[in-house]
This record gives sequence, C-alpha cells and structure tokens, in this order.
Amino acid sequence: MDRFIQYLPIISACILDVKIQNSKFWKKEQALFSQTAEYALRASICLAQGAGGPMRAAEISAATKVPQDYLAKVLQALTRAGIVAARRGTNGGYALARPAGQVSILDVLNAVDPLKRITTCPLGLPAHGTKLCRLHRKLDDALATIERSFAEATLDQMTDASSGTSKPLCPTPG
Amino acid sequence: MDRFIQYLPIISACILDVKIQNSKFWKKEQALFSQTAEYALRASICLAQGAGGPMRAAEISAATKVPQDYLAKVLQALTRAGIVAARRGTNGGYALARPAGQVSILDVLNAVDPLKRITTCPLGLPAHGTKLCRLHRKLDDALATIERSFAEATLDQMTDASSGTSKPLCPTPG
DNA sequence: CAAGTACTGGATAAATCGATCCATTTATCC
DNA sequence: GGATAAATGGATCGATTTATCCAGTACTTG
Repeated sequence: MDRFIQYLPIISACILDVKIQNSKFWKKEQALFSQTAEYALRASICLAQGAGGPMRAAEISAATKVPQDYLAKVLQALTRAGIVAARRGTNGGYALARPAGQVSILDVLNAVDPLKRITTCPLGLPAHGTKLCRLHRKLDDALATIERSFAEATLDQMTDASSGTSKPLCPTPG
Repeated sequence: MDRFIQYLPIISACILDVKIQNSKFWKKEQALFSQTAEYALRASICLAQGAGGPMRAAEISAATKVPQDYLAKVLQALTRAGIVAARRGTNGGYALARPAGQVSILDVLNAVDPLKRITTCPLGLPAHGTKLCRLHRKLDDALATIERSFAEATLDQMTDASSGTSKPLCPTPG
C-alpha cells in the first residue's frame, strides 16, 4: 500500500492513549497571563483599595500574597511606568500615581508584560504571504478583544467599593 | 507633613521618565501565546493544507519555519493528544487524525499549552473571599471569550482553500 | 545632624521554556 | 532479510522567568 491511512480507526487512538500514560507527558505550566502580570494587578488593586495613604511593600505583600522581594521588582516596574508613586523613608510606601478610575488593567499589564499585538507575519515573508496568515488574523483578533476589554476596565471597578455588595468575591469552583 | 501626596504633579512624572531611560528597564518578552502554541498551530494548519498525504517533519519544518528538532517534540505532543497521526519509515510522516473541519484551534492549543480557566481564587482563601476577586472574574471572562472563539475556529477555516481569494495573507504593518 | 525606615538596584540561584543532538524503534523498499 | 527512511524519546544546553539576598540610597523623624 502506498496510500497513507489518514484517519486512524478508533482502535489506534486507544493504543495512543496508552502511550500517553507510559511516557512522561510533555505538559506546560504556562498560563495565558504571566505570574508577573498577576502580581502587578493584585498590587495595583490593593493600592486602589487602600486609597487613603501609601502602603509599604511589606503590607502589600501580606495583603496580596506576592513574595515580598519579587513584589519589590514589580512595584519598581510600575513606578517606572508612572502608574504608582514611590516614597522612601519613614512613612514611605507606594500609592497610585493617578486616581484608580484613571488606571486601566491594560495600563498595568503593559507596564510589566506588554500585550503585543501581531502586526506582521511571524514567518517573516513580507511581500508574498504565507499560507498561515488566517491564523494570525484570528489570533490578533483575540488579542484585540482582550486589549479592548482591559483598556475599559479601571482599577476602581475591581475594588469591593465599586459595588453595594460587600462580598462578591471568588466563587468556589462549583 | 504627614499626609502623602498621592497624585504626583506632572513634573514628578517627568523625573520618573528620565529614570526609565537610565536604568535597565525590566522588560519581558513573553507574548500572550507561547512559542510552542504558535508552532503547534502552524504545523497543524500546514497539515490541513497539504491534506493529500502525510508530510515529513522536515517538510513541515521548511514550510512553517519551526526548528526541526523542536517541531518533532511538538508533533509528538499533538500525536499523543490524538490530533495528528504519525507513521514511521519510508513514506511516513504526519497527517491530521481527523478532517481539518473537525479540529479546532482550541484542540491544538490544549494539546501543547492548555488554556487554563480560573476557577478558584489564586490567593487561596476559599471561604472568605479576598478583595481581589473582581479582577479574577474579569480575567476569566477574557479567557472564556478566547476559549469560545478558538473552539469555533477549525483548521480548515485557517487555510487558503477556505476562501476564493488566493492571497488574503498577512498584511504589512501599515 | 544622627538614627532609623523603606525603596532601589545589582548579583545570584532555581525553575521552566525553547532548542538541539543522537541513539533507538518501527516501517517501507528492494 | 538487509538497507534505508522517518518518527520516538532520552539527555543536554541556553535563554527567559521567577524568586531571593543584600548593600546602597533617599527620606523622615527627633
């Protein structure tokens, strides 16, 4: 036979399944959003809640469960991006540089882990397109949707204070 | 003064901007989608296009510009997930295990880099919520949107053959 | 000004991802 | 059955991300 059996029968799939169990499955832990982005968002929203005064890194770390020394790096990035303002010495700490209603989730994300839109073909064939580009338009559509959604979401909308209900928090998986 | 100046004046922002230039900016390269996911999608669509017969790894590598040895790992993962069927030896190669119209982008993504929805509070406070959970609902909404979009997009929709126009490819950035 | 506080930033280590090499296994062709 | 072809899987390596430590700097208080 020189014709390839393209669609394997069910029985072959079963054999494949066994092999999945027997070999170390190549599994990635990577989430869609980076750990750093998660940390930056937690910290920013934490600052948006305690809007009274500056919070020290140790306080933010305790409230958000972000490793303190790593949080320092994240806050530095947010400071350099102009999203938070840092103050040293006694009674120092971090505070938002703008009102929470004027800082979007996208602002925070872009400060630490920029959401890169797909503008050129990753295959690097500029003049003549390749066969893959419907894919990249689809992927970039998804990026655009997220970008729009996150650009409209401000930090104050993420705080408890933005609603009458006091505990609308994380639902349990059920 | 024991009251923190929360909203720094413009002049301070300028000073901050200077510091951005002078220090090594903490910049991440990570895109929203992993390199492996990109490779897996390219390879899958490549197989969907050449739907005639099996393609060897070297051929797929040449067509998709994925490093050949790494592509082998990606294809192994797709094989174990039952998305592609592999055949060894002369005239061997890879082919889709199902018709391209029955394989979604989400299927491919989940095979190599699962899109993990947020079902529980990452802060690990199950009973009593934390102050951060509006955020995670927002993030998970984004994940849900992407998941839905990618579940509906099949590989054959990503091929050139799915349209009358022959070159609707990657637009140049302009 | 002296002491103490808290952010800053450099150096470093651990973990994961991306990439490569090569021996082995399985299939086809003659 | 032997030679060849091509995927498989183990080992390794470099780059990036995540995490930690600590000396230095700037700011406040008294």
